Amino acid sequence: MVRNTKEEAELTRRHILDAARRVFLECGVARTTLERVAAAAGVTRGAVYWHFKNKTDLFFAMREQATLPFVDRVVFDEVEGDPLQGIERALGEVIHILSDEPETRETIEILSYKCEYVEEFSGLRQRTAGQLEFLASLAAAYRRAAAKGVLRAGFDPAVVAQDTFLFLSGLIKHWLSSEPGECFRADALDLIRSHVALRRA
Amino acid sequence: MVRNTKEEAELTRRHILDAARRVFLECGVARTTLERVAAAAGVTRGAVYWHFKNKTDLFFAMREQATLPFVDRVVFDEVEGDPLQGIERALGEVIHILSDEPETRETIEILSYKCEYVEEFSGLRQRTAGQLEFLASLAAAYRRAAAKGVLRAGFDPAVVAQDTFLFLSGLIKHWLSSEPGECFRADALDLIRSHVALRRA
DNA sequence: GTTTATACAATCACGGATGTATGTAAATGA
DNA sequence: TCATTTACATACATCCGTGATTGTATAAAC
Repeated sequence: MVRNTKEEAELTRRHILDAARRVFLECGVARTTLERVAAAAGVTRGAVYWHFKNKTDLFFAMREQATLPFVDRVVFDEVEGDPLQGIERALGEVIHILSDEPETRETIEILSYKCEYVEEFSGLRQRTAGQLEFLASLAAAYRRAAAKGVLRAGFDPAVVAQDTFLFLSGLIKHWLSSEPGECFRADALDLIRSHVALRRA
Repeated sequence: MVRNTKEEAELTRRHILDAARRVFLECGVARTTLERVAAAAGVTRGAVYWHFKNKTDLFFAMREQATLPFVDRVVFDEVEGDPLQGIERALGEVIHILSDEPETRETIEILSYKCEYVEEFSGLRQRTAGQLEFLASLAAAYRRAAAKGVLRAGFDPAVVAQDTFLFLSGLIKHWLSSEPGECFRADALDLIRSHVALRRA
């Protein structure tokens, strides 16, 4: 029964968040018990209830951490003055984030496959502000491409952006379901390249 | 305490399956209690346990019903000798199934948003035989399109098929999240049209 | 016309998870 | 230095869902 300092307390809070992510991923959110989270974090439920109100609170706290990499890594800057290449790079960056940021990857997997969107989680279904912003940036990039004449003629940039957005949704979903060594993962970047190439004039 | 005939028993079995779908959709699979399913079906848990081993068994029984419409409604027959129009029609048919077969729609929504893929449900994550067959048919149709010279040159039919498959995944997912009156639903067929048009030579 | 199996309803025993209340030792602040 | 708050651990009460058991009236089989 040693009382921890503030810094140590912040550490256990992070340990609990990490443990929650692992247990959520293994057991699913609904079946996850705070007892297991506590055990995985090397503490008791007392500590969990000290830092978080309940499982829902813990879940949303864990979720917050995951969106961060996207906002500063996924940008639509043009590459060599070509908006389409900028889009290709941004899409590829999303996949790279899934590859080399395991915490983000796990959290998104939890949100995709280990969580039921009912009651207090219903709100998560609607497109997040981040997603809407991504879609808007995508449409803007396609408009720039159209203005430069590199977008295939006769296609509405907004519609093409939607198509790309849905493609990316599906890509992420299936990428998360593929095994680390599976060919689908290696092919993902090829799929992105083809996807963008289809839109080029 | 009246004993039902075989036909009546089969009816209550269907009532239980219908009730399960409704309750799964409302509460999510994990939070659904067999007590609520029984109540929604107008029976007691005794009846549920008589017809089904447990909640998992009930879930898989409900799932079986949903895949049926796809196999006989979604076909890739060419329209006016044009494989690409056949693809467009097939994709549109998927959306139409979601519109006018509410039971199928609800089941897919449960599988997409109201179910955690852990333990006994893990297996559902991998692409089903039906999905693989769909993907194969799609690739075959694109190959026919390439052979006829209507597919845009320089693109691998298999890769294009994957792209379409992922697009459709995302489309279904977001269609399910949209409200009945929302514009996204009306736009879905336009998105499909554009998607296919992008692949045309 | 019995007998038997069926199609449930009602009851029970049990574990397991939650939230809260309480305990406690040490860090922190005055 | 001493009171107070902090950061947990421990203990407790409660409820809820499950699976199994038992009860039972009646179809169905012979």
